[in-house]
Amino acid sequence: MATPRLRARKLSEPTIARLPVYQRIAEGWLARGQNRIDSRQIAELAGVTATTVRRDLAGLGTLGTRGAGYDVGVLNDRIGEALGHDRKYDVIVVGLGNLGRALVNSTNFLIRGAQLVALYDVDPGVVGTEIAGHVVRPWSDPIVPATVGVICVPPEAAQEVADKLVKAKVRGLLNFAPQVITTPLGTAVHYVDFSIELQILMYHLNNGTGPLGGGLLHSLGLANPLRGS
Amino acid sequence: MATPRLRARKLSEPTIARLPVYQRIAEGWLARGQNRIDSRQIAELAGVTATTVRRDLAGLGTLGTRGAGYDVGVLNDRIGEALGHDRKYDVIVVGLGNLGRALVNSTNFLIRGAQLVALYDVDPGVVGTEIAGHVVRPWSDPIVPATVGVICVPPEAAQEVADKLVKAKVRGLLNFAPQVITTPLGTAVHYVDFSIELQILMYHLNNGTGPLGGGLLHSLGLANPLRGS
DNA sequence: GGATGTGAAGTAGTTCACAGCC
DNA sequence: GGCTGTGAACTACTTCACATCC
Repeated sequence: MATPRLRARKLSEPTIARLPVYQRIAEGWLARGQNRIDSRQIAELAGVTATTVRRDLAGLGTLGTRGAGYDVGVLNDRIGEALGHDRKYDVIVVGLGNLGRALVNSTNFLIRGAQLVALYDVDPGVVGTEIAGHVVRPWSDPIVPATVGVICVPPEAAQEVADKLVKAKVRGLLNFAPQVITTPLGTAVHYVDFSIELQILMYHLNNGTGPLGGGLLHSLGLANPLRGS
Repeated sequence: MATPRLRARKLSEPTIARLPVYQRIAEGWLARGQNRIDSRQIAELAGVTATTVRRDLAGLGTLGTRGAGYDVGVLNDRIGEALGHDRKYDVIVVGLGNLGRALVNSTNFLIRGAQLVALYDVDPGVVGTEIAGHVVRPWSDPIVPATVGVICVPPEAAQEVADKLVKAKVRGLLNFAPQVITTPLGTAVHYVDFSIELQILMYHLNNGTGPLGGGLLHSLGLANPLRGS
């Protein structure tokens, strides 16, 4: 209201990874009818310190009230703005095996500005069927205009898929294939690799932070809240 | 050979997240019959700087050869040791919707010391069927002894699943439900949230590192290699 | 009183630059 | 010559401690 289109610049990478977590927490409180939260409560749920929460949120402009914490609705909105949720992102998914289906059928994957515009697969048994309201197109078809491409194909096909998507001017790739792909400058690639996540967890179970340690953690920035009472 | 059981201590969190990536790169080269690699090549594929690669690997003890780079096989082995792959981890998966199926059927998820020991679901249509060589057990059954539990249930069920797993002495949870869960001290939790990964990608497409920027990035530590030639 | 927002201090991670070894 | 491994410099992030405002 006070800041019509002031997009707070330069959020740090760790902050960017934590904001969606705070937003998820805010949504949870909204759904339960709570509409005030303070930095300590967020911190406990997110598994970080209260100071970190305040620092992160301060980067979005003034949105808390001294003495009274944050309004959950405002928090939710502001984080959304900061993450660019006011824009629309056209998303296409390539590969509709179990993983691709899990994604497009999830009520939680495509939210906040992201909308599904097309599905592609090579399997003739899948092409032409309807999934999540979209008829699956053959991979040999031209790629419809889109901002983000989600790659859910076997690793050996990932690079080929990436190449075609890049050629079709898709600007961001979310790669679920356990395969490093190369793209020209100007294309953002983000990897999600289940096996790596499992390996990180296993490491913590042995060494370091884990055995019966306090507060796991990690990149996503969370873990192991609730310390006793 | 020289260091029989010297587990290099205290790897930093970012390093731990990058090691599996290097290992994946090493596996790829091994599969293609290449058996030498240098830090610059790894760096380019992983999307980080060569210095970072060398620093990370130096933490595992001496494993490169000055002037000649790294032996891909040794690299692979040493990273495996460092991540604790010589131990065995019994893994159970709860929830066999599309996501759970995608995980257990993937040849790339359960590798390196992780072995599936049981599957659970609440759906009577799924219980009793065989998936990936295991008969799905009803959720009401006792939990078989395991080290890691993978949660692939809807968000509203995630906390309940976590509680039962913790009670059954499962030490690590990999939570795919978009839901913050609370656990007592001593239980490691690692979150994987597709929607958050998508949001991070969308952020980069607008602001910061992305628009036509060099080298995306992120927690997992990679992206956008291959800079031109 | 109570919780935010922030300068200042501390810590962790990355990058530089080069010595050391093959 | 080439590339690793590493002290030293730098940068980024987190935490402390408290002034500030409701």
